Amino acid sequence: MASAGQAPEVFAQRPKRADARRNYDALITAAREAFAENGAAASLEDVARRAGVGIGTLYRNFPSRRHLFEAVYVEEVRELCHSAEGLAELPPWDALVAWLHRFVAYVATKRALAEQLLHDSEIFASCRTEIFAAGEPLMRRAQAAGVVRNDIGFDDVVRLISGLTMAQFPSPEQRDRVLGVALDGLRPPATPH
Amino acid sequence: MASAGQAPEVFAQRPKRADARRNYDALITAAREAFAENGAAASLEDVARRAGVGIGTLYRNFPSRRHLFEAVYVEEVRELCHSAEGLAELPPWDALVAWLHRFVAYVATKRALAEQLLHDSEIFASCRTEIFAAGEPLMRRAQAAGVVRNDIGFDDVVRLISGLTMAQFPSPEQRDRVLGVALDGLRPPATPH
DNA sequence: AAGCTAGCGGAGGGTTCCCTCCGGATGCAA
DNA sequence: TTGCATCCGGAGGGAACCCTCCGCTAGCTT
Repeated sequence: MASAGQAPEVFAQRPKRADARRNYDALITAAREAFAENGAAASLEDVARRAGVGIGTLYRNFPSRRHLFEAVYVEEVRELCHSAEGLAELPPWDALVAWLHRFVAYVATKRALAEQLLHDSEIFASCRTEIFAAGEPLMRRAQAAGVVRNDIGFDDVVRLISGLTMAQFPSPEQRDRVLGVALDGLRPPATPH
Repeated sequence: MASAGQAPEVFAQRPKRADARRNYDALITAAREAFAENGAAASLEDVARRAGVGIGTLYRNFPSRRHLFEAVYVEEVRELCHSAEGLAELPPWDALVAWLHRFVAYVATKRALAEQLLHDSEIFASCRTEIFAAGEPLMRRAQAAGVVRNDIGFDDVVRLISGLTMAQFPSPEQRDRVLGVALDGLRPPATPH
């Protein structure tokens, strides 16, 4: 995954010269901050300022606002998916829960971005694929072990959890409590009536 | 509730002349549409255009964007809370579920608004109070009847449900399925392990 | 070390939106 | 019906932002 060629053409072209590379990364970091802070409507000139580069440099790397959105978003998804790797060693339920917790942390800051990309974007679709590739096996394993109900799919879980975290919580405690309630809903019905 | 004096000073001043009143209502309706369509950044001039009034009229009624936000939001909350009235006759669980379904429908379009108002607004707080007044009794009754677990509060439920619906669902079927999962999480544990 | 070229910065024209202001129109009371 | 207080509409100045363009800087190669 560290090798360059394998990624989809999402990162249209990563610059090659050292300084260009630095600027590219600084821009993504700055954009992530700015979007988290001011929402998706954050000024691009502000992003460039935060990154310490000229506005021209921003536009050379990301021809439109959307390109920048997508680059930030893809970066985040990549990290999330990468984090699913070590989890296969845990028991099925624990593995799923652990990953969903990370998922929560991931979505929390991405509200504004997701809102923009939801409408139409193949990048969004391909990230979805990546997320499914990372999380769905955990879910299937849990279902096979009988610790998750069988009448729902992984996409249902994604909606449940991602939606859940779009609400802002006053405290991490409450967030975890509510997440716990949602997770209880995933368990198979103990007493079929 | 139809009488004027009872409302908090949220609706700072409802205009008195007939034509002014018409415009006021048209503006709120237009704003609701525009915000649902283009997000919270919708152009106020566009709102005025949709309402068929001049931009000056908009600004006279709502001195700032936020005032308009709040007016729209308050209107929605009022409708939602009002709808909780007939439900006391249903069985506890059914009443709660029915109201939460309405809640879902209510929040679905309010994403953009809520995002804006979350940061700091006493209007938001007072609406919260109203919502609690409408929904909390339903929840307590369900808990007293033993059909909802006792280790959570009504605010947990609000977060769970409202967050849930901020995710966009491709079909109402999936939305209801996921809502069903969440609601299952509310039930008391059937078999303590 | 020197040259070539990828990459940099930011001035500036164009667009969109915000909000004020005031002459004219209109509902309402007498 | 008449008079007036209220309300309307939209022109227009100001601000923010978008994005392009081009003269200059500084990595990389040989």
